[in-house]
Amino acid sequence: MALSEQEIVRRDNLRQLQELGINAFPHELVPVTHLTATLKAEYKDEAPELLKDVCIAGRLMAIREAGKAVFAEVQDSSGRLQIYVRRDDICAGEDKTLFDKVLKKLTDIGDYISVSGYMFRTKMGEISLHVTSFTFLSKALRPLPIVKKDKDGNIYDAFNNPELRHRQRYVDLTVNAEIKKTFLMRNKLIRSMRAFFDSHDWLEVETPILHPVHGGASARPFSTHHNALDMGLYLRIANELYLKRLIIGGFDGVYEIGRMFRNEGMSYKHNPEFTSMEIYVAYKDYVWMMAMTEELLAYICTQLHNRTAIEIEGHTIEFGGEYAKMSMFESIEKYTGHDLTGKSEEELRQICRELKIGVDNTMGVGKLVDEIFSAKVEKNLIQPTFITDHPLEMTPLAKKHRSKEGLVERFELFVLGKEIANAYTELNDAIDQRERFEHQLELAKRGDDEAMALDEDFLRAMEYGMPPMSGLGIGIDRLTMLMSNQHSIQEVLFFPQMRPETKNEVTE
RNA sequence: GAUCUUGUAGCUCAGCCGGUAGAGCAUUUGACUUUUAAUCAAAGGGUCUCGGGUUCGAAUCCCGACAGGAUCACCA
Repeated sequence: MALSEQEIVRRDNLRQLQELGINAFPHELVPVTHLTATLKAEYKDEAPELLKDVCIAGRLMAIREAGKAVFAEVQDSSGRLQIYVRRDDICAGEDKTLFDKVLKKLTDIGDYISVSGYMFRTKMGEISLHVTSFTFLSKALRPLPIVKKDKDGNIYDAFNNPELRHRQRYVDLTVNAEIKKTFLMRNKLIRSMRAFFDSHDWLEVETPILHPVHGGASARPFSTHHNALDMGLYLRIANELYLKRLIIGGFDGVYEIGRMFRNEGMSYKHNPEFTSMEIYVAYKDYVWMMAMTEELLAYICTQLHNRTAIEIEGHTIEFGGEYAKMSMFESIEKYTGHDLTGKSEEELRQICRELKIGVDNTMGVGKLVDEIFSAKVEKNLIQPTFITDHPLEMTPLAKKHRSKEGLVERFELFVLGKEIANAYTELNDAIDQRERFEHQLELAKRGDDEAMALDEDFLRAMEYGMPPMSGLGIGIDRLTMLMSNQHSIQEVLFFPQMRPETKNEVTE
């Protein structure tokens, strides 16, 4: 791959540095005393002497030359600070090489440097570091995109090509300071969720990612192979069946925040690997779980936004208090006028045709109801709403409803038309569970390629006795999108999955 | 997987009624010891994603491939 003019210049600058005896990649510890944000916060005009002998390190992100002085900006993890370098300050004697050559010619934007000196405020009012010495820390061989911002906050030449931003997230993070906030918020969301669960003494656990049987969800898995065992394995599509085994083993509450893998299409809301949180608590039912979910989301939202509500897409979403509750059939009746209670498969198919919803022959009762719900109801559920009591057929791991024939005790939480959480009163009758799995096998024979596989060991575990319990799953990426007002899942993943680059950009 | 759409300099974009490329920033050279989208003067930089086709001639029109985005399908 031929080097661009700017890459050649930078390599040549590196060579010249080395010829001057300057190590462009030194080993020594950098005596950093402050973050730039700390310096700005602690600087006081009336007592500037409190901040002398300070040292910062970071990337050089802007240079403004003014003859025998240079203004530049150094960016560290906390932000940017202007530095002011006067030739006579760093080159006291006759030899002006350090200023004229090393700083002005051989140091490029993107290079890492450390500078020390004292803090002051410029004529223009900017808190700055007056440099008395500077050290080269690392040479950048490629030019960074230069994003400029004026004093009104207008951005010029933004680095905004999504392909480049996602493929080269390191560049994105370097030049687009604000995107870091989303990832910090994601981290805070997970930490606050963990803190909430830990405060209830529920145990965080880790379960296998390599599964001999793919179960716990309806999705197509990735396949892999273990050489020594010479056996096929799947990357997990869900961890539900393992977490339940742990409750069977005697824990009161277990949760796992981890990566799931589904071999399906990609879109602005689907990545092949995504992070889910699943929690199971013994002796609880789905009614209890609804209340717990309300508390959890109110807590998380408060941790992130200092209030229980968020503003998004022109709506104020309120996570405090009790959420609206509707059974799935009630919601369908509300938005389509059709009462599906007791309807046969053929009748449902007819309703789908009336509503102009595409159906095919592999779809059973559960799937047909789900199609109607997805097409007609979901998008209307803006404020947090629990949709409860789904058809038995589409939910093979949930307990039959205590009073409603043909339904299970399940809820899904919808916010802004999107599913955020999914929970059941878990099925703990092993005989019923076996029948449900067998029904899934029939669906699979009919051509439903997402039907669940039968897990013999899971049935065996349940046959030893499983306490009543409720389980909840939350998509962390989706929740982060909601909480951070991001439209695309790629904006909440550091490294979203991309097709391979065709240009041999990476190979040198 | 389907539909629509985009791909031009390191980055952001113009050029697209066909006549072999432009701007701003970045880069190079020079000036400037308080600048901040620094400024001023000058210069260099492109296999116009790739492959075909139409044409005397293609960045531009047509077909295909590759990659991205949006929407849909599926799901979390």
